[in-house]
Amino acid sequence: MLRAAVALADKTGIESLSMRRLAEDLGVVPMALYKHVANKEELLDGMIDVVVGEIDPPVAGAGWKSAVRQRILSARRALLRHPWASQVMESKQNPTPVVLAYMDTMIGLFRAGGFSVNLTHHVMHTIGSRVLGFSQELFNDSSTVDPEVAAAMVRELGPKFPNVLAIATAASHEEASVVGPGCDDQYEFEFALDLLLDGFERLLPRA
Amino acid sequence: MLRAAVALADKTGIESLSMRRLAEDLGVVPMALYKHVANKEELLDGMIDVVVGEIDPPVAGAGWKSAVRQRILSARRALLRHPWASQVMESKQNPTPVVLAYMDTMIGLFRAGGFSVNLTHHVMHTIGSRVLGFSQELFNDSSTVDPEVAAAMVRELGPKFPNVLAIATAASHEEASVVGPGCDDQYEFEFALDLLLDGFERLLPRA
DNA sequence: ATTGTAGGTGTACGGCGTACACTTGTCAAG
DNA sequence: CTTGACAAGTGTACGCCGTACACCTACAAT
Repeated sequence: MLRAAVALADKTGIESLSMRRLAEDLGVVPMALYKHVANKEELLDGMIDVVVGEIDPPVAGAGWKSAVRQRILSARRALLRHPWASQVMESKQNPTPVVLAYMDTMIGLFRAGGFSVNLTHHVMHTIGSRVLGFSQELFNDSSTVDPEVAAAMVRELGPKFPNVLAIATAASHEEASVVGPGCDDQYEFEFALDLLLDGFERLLPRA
Repeated sequence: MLRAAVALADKTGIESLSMRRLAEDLGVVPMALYKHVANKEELLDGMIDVVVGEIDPPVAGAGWKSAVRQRILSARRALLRHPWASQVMESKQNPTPVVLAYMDTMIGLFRAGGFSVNLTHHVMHTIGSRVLGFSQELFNDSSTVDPEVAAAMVRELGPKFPNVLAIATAASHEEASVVGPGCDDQYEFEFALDLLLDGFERLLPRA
């Protein structure tokens, strides 16, 4: 049932995942679902656990930096397979045991790398949601290559938001015709992640 | 009406802000609201704009680092006054013009500080949601000082999540009886912000 | 005096989560 | 073989939600 819910959310989007739709998808009456979950929130928790379960375990024998990096990038891959997941995670206040276990091993990687308890605490706060592979973008640059829409956006944004426009048109790294090729989310994610990891490294007491 | 909606969300929480409740609060019939907003989403957009409007303009004459820092901390203060706002912002995909204007001046601060267009782009992605003053915590350490609940948590978490427990009990910076005083969110926010700003500074070409 | 318009009203629809009482299929203990 | 517990599915109903649509009202500009 959790698998079905995940598949349904993958296919039709989280906003159209209702208990009724899921039940229909399973060929069952809505109330039947409540024999397996107490309520919709518990269903969502279970779905998150499925996604988190897809994250690779930490690689053994690597340094903390590489181990953390690889694990986070694996989390990101899982999240890209289930685009609804980050939004659902954001909306939760208390982590499930599965998420807690993920956090626990991530903390363990830092501790093993020589970070004190307190420093690890700060560092975990600093990576924030990125630890689970998503970066909480406030806006969506990477979209619409449609040149007509792009031109309209330039006309609209240009006068009032010149700085936003500059970034939007330069967007990626190449030259842009009207609007760049959008921005490379993966590049941006790794850029930020590496900046953070480098920053963390500098906080480590020299051994 | 936007003010009333903001006040209502402040008081009763965003989850209980419905068009019907807001209408009742205004002494008006639900459908009357639709003469002022096209739909609920537009209402939420307007509410966000109110919050973003509370953010102080950038201070003049400061270096980029201090200007960015102060502005972001001002944004954070606005968000702390309206705890629902971050959640609503997260759930939006397209920024309103007001948010875009905020971004635009923030980008301007970096540009004036000597950041290239591309570097500014990366840097904006890296601060991510923090630019608006919230940090997207996946879990809520700073809660429940109730020692009974705390003890129960220790009993439950201890065996399975020793690393999480270590951080939770050390929590802040002082010695902890059973569970620390919770963590100082403001400290964590500034810690992360400063780590990022320092990281950005290092990316700047030496002048 | 007319009329356009901004704003408020009333009714109604389809969707949602889920409480509660019920049936059914399965299978181990007597 | 019977029985009865229990897990799983059913059907009905309630209260809430956002909002479409037709209507009304008061007032400002012509």
